Amino acid sequence: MIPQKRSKQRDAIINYLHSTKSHPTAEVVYNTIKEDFPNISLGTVYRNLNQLSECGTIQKLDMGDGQVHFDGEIKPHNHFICRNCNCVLDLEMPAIDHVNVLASSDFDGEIEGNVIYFYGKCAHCK
Amino acid sequence: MIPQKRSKQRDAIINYLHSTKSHPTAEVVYNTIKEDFPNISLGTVYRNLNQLSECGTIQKLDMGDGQVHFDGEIKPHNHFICRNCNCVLDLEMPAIDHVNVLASSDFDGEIEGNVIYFYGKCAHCK
DNA sequence: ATTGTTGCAAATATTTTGCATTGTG
DNA sequence: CACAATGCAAAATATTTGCAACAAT
Repeated sequence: MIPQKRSKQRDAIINYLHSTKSHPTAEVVYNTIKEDFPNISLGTVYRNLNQLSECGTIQKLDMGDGQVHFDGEIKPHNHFICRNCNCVLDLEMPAIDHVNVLASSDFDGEIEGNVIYFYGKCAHCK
Repeated sequence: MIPQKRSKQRDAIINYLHSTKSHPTAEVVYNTIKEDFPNISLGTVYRNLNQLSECGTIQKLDMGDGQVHFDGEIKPHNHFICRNCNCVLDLEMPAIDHVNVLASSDFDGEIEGNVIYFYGKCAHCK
């Protein structure tokens, strides 16, 4: 389902996600956009976030905290999750594709890509 | 929160998870255990699954499908998710720790470990 | 006897959806 | 005008929790 008509609400969501390095949940996106569009509804936020991640404008992130996070950065990159404060950070690093070969060695299927989550303590919690 | 007294229900959950290579959701665990313990409740299943993953007896897996999956295999290993049929498979492969070094190169925090999800097509869907 | 564990039901939390209305092309 | 997008509220999902009864040590 690709967006066919623009809307102020969707534009605001895209702008917000492209302007932050945080990885907000739908709830956080909702509260932020509400500052400019007091009448926006949570349903609209969810609909847009899903739509945008389907067409690759944003990225859906599943970290183990029960809520889905969204990332406006589409360049491939990996994520770090702090075990202490649960913050999520982007890791600037080259794509790690050679591990696909390692993984393929004893596997019958076809590996096309990977997503890596790194865990540890962020600079603040170290 | 570490289990201090045994219970038949918890034992059954552990046995089931150790006997399968699938990665069942809480709901699936519930339905399976119910064959032997018709009175077991979903709350008990959730309580035990959370408890067991906290003390490392089992592993919690977050794949992007809205439900948490559980894995009785505690040996470190990575997972493959089929983009076509959404099945989840264990990958027998050596631990990939050197990527932690790559990731650390431009990062101020401390990286302790990683979880990798591989995507592609399983042997069946290829 | 103590206290962890259970079953049940109600409560939370998160996300999706139906529908009448509004807005964009 | 046609139809995508919205706001609202209700529904669907997934998970947690309070509590009295039960079971393990």
